[in-house]
Amino acid sequence: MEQSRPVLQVDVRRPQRADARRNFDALLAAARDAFASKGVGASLEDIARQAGVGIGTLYRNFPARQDLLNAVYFGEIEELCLAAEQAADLPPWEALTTWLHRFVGYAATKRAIWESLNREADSFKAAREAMYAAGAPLFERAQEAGEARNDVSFDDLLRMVSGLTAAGFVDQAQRDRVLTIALDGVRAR
Amino acid sequence: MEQSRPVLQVDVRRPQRADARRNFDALLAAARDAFASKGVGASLEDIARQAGVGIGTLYRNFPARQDLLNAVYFGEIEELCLAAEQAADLPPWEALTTWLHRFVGYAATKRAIWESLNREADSFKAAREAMYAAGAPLFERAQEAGEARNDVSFDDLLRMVSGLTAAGFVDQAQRDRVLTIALDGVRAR
DNA sequence: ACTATAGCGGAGGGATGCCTCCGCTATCAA
DNA sequence: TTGATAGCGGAGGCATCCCTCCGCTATAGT
Repeated sequence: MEQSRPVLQVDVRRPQRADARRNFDALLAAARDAFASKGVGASLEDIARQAGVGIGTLYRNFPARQDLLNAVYFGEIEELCLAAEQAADLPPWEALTTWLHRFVGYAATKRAIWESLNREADSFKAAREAMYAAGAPLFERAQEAGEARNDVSFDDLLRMVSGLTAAGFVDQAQRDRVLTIALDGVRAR
Repeated sequence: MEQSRPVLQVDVRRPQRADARRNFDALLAAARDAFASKGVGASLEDIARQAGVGIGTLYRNFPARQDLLNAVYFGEIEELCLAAEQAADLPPWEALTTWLHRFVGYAATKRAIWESLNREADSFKAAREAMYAAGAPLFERAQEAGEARNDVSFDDLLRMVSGLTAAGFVDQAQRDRVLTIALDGVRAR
């Protein structure tokens, strides 16, 4: 009824044979870059070329564009959920902000993917839930410690940070500075 | 040497003849919608069709895609600069936030255009400067009145708001709520 | 080493978009 | 009203992308 092992399961199976696995990974890496730099509309043929494989190989692994998009996207989410677990050791407010900064860092160049996924798909819902399950405890802990406002929802917070993620900044330093400012608005006074 | 009359001048001339002017305006309106809903990659042929004119007419008025993009974009900026003047009558903090909310409102659906303009073009620089010239005084006034933090730059602020502009929100209410939270981080304490 | 076969790659057909070109039409000054 | 002409529109050539299909090749178990 319910998958339990990995946080997400979007069965895009990694092939068995060594050469196939190599190609699969190369495609994923190339797609990650291409989507980040050229948006969701990036040419699949370019991606295959970049990965050093034929277009046929791309289609064998990812029959539809969306499958490739999903694979990249869910991979990112997976890593982020992991980061939340690791942050849990820190004190409440620090744990929250650490994770959020990481959220921005990872997603900064990946904004394009979000766009296409704003449409409601069921697998997308699962990802969102995993995301929330990972981050919400950090936020609630900060609230309980009296460090975060109680009249702000985790959904508000995540969307705010998503926005900052998408914005164009001069450099990483400005991005972090601005995130910190915005987070000050969330801090209890 | 220096244009002085309108805030911006990106000489995309509006045609003289009545029918031509009608078409020009229809194209601009159709482009505004198309770019907003489908991104900068929207099909020019669709835009022409939507405007009820031939593709040839589109190209006569806007020889390159970028020309159309510019026309739409600079139109928006123009309106925003106007809004800043109107907000100047309000008390400092209110004037600033009023304008910023308007900024979000106008730009909310237009995020796609920003993307393509993040590349450095000289005319883009002019737009950015106009934008800053319009909004910065509101911010400085709020700072002088002790209502806004002094360790935040107007550039930081605008980029923060731009980000929130781009984020996907459930509804306008959430967007405003989140903007208010983020602005709390800018408020002097 | 051998061989069954999983996996490969890229040619090519179909679709779509970009942009040019030119014969036709609506506008407006006289 | 009429004529000069600014402006129209869409056919069509070119480029690009998507995706399928199938003969070839590398892998891995024996």
